[in-house]
Amino acid sequence: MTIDAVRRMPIFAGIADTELARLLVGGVTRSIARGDVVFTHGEPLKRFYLILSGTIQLVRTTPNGNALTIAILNGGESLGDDEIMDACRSYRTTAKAVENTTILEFPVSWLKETAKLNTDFALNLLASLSNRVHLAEIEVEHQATMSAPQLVACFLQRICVIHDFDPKGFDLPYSKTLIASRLGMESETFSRTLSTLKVHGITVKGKHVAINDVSSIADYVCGYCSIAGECPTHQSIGKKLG
Amino acid sequence: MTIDAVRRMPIFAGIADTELARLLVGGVTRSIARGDVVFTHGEPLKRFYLILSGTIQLVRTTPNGNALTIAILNGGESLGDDEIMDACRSYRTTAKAVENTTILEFPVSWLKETAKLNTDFALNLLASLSNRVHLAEIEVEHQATMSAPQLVACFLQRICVIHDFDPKGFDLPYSKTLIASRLGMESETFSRTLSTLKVHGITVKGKHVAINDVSSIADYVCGYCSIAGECPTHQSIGKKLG
DNA sequence: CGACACTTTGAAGACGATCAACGCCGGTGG
DNA sequence: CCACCGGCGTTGATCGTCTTCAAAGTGTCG
Repeated sequence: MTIDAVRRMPIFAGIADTELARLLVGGVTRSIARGDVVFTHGEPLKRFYLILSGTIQLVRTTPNGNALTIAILNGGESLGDDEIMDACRSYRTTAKAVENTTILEFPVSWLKETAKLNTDFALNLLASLSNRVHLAEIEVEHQATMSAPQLVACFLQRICVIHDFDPKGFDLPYSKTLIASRLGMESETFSRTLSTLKVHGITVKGKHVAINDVSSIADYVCGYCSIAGECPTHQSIGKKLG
Repeated sequence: MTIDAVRRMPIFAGIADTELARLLVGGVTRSIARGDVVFTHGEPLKRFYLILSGTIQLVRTTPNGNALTIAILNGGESLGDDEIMDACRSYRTTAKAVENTTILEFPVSWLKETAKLNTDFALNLLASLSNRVHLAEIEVEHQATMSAPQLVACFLQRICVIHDFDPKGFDLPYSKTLIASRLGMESETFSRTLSTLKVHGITVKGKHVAINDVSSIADYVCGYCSIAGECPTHQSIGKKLG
């Protein structure tokens, strides 16, 4: 909400407070109600956003009516920054609020100007985009090579790390429908998969999840782990489970 | 081969020839034999490359021995630029020469310094990465929502546009095994799929492909097309087929 | 000519999507 | 206060698609 939350965002790393304060005057705070749409896929690109609080879902809709959730973004993440430098001048996804959300809105020119004038900011943006390419590549690898149980187990472990949950007992932060869409599977498949994970030490009852054992799902390993030390998720989950 | 080929690369767009010449003195030309590996997944990141001629395959290998081809790169494309700004200090894929290839090799520091000192270059890099995120998102969408025939038809149309082939008759630029790996499917599935495409106006015999009709595969539409005007591939293929 | 990688084809099986039905809960309106 | 509705989640049965295993055919390069 305050400048503090913004300062912790990776794209502002290493930028002096005075400079940051000067940059942020261009931003307008907006409240988005649950279910409302921030921008629509194909719409001309006009604004760039920082999420202050809440959750935003990025969706791509295919001609056949198939909807796929590309990302679920929380406070501290940015929206539209990856599209703004691209040649195509329209949003590549639809951004919809999963819950009541507050965002900071900037005109596109702000981002372009800032990147042009502030080298640190441009380098932060480069690092952020680079990381996003990495995650997208891993996403492709997951979709192509992992089974539904593997995808779900990987997802559960990841949210533990991201949200700093205790793996031995936590609640799902999103609806099961949303998670299924994020993992590119039908909600029926997701539901059935949760049952099968019991055998592997992951118990789910309602929204409550308990991960008791990761060793028994050793073969359910995400693409990050294909190289030792590459995977922050499994390093952290390993520590947490002791 | 010459500076001319390099000048046409998108990341050097708008950079003066004198400046470009100055930049390129840091580069060393290397020849890579067919099958040789430029760098390996997980290896510490030391160099960045420009492909002058030939073809490079980026591969990710999963623990189960499953290999997935992330990208097939040709002359004029760059290698390792998306990894270089990322927090992880190692290559995210293995780069292998599909055929005899010549590359221009730079130390990582060169790219970082250049991005820091030359704003135009940094912005080009941003645009390039942004575009790559876009392509990766579409890749995920394809994998999640399209059937094998759709993926193959989409791929065939795309290489027509990229390589400026005549859709009514051209040869596959890569082996069928490589294409199958690029599309995330088994070579058996790819082979079978080619037969089924005959019904939709696409004939494949050996390496030779003929696309006679796109209207009959109207429902085989790639994710680019979910929004009118978004898809360069199908706009171009439409023009070429008249 | 022979080794070897690439390609094709067949048959079986696994997996996820789809269609359908039902239970559950929160909200709305009579 | 209760009845109704709609969104969500679960479960069952079926179907189509892709993978897997197996074998044979094709091509190329030494």
